[in-house]
Amino acid sequence: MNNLAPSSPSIKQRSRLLNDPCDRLRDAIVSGDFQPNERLVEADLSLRYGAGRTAIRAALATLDQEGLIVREPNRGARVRLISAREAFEIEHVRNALERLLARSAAQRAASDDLDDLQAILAAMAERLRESDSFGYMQLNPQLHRRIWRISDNQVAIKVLVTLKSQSIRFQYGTILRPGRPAQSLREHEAIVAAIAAHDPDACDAAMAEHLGHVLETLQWAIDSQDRQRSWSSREEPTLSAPA
Amino acid sequence: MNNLAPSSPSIKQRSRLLNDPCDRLRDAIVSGDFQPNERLVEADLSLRYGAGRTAIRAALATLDQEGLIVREPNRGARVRLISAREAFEIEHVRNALERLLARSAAQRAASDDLDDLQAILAAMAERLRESDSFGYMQLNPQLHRRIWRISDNQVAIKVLVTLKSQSIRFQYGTILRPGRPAQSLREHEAIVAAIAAHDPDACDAAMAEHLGHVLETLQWAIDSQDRQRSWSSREEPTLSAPA
DNA sequence: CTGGCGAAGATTGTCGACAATAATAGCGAC
DNA sequence: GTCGCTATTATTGTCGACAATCTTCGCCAG
Repeated sequence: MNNLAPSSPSIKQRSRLLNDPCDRLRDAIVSGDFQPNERLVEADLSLRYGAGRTAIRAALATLDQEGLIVREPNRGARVRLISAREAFEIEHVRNALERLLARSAAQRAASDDLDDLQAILAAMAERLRESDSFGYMQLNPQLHRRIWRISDNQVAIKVLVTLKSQSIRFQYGTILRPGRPAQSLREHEAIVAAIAAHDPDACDAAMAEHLGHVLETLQWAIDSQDRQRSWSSREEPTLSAPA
Repeated sequence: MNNLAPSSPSIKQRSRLLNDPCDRLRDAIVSGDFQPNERLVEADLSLRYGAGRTAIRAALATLDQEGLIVREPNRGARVRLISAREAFEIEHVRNALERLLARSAAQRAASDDLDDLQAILAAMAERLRESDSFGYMQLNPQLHRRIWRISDNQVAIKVLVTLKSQSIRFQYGTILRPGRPAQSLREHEAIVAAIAAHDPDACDAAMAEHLGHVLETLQWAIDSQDRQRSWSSREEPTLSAPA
């Protein structure tokens, strides 16, 4: 249940604190150490992480259930390539669940919670003033996770965490849209305001509006990348992570 | 990824489906062959299903990810006991996702889809006329699943299937409420009507109303069982399946 | 009689080896 | 030169055995 805590896996910090090959492999995949569709050979992973093949096998089973890899019988495991279409499906599910949690958060928020939310908002505004889009992007999930914590629906949170790790590859492109961070901040402020007012309906609406724009931005990012790719090669209608 | 498609045309799937200890164990758990909190000893399962301990271990890993069992390190696996609180959380998530899918279905439904839905509705009305509550209850998930198929959001469907298997234990009590089946049928008819009218907003609202009543009924069933249990024994505030 | 202490039993976690299967390379026929 | 077949190789799937750990039972002191 604690696997939703890490909030800054950006730097390649090989923390020896976590020896579980499952967590390490997961981090490696979501941070892009393995290319999409790359084969994951059990023996290699066993060597790489200094764990027995049994542990690697268990890790692969877990990651398969989480949707990060695909396993074909007798043909091994590959890191799963999320199609643009599936990214939209994921985003729609996220939309529905975040609205649910926003609603709950508006009903349950205490003053400590509101203080934290305001602090995160202030930090986001600061990053925006410094034109630090990357810093802003890192704060974004932090705010959402704080809202999740207020809502206190463990089931929904677990689903959201799993989905997030699957679609992380698409997260990078969405911040490049001109003017998006400023708009995003205003939307977040509206959400927090609705939580502070303990108004579930308004909070639901604010979150719906926010995520609707996220969906649009995702569409924009995918179109943008597709356009770029049409110069060099033509492949499946899927995306790879930006280098 | 095909493990949620009932129409998957895989050839050797049948022989595998019957032999795969993971599926068999899952069926055994959701159908109540194992009591909640009952220990699942690997050696026993290995004997029971004629599979090696390795396969059993893989199955346990999968079912742990699905939330049907809990595994404590060096202490083995137990079938997970879903608390009443968690049942509510699950139902809320289901609520959000079913509304999403209902919306999508209203936009995408073709005439074949509508025919199937009407056929299921007719069958439900028939069961109701015969006062066959159990038969009605069996048709219920069939209708919802058909709606899922129309919506065609594989990600949401997979989440819903997983959640369903977790909360199946609470399904039995909800049909015992007097007058509930008749009301349920009317709500289902409203949902299908909204789909037929290709009206996403109306469909969302109809589904929300339906699942709101399901939530109420779940509350009623839990209260009802709690009241019954206070006669005989005092235990944790959780529920077991009716014998 | 109760409560700690230690040994025996039961169960899980891990490793290595072998069998089963898919991918690949090599060879021969046309 | 290319196609098809076979042998080799690489990789996964499965099994048995052993070590690590937890649980239970029996024993003994107080």
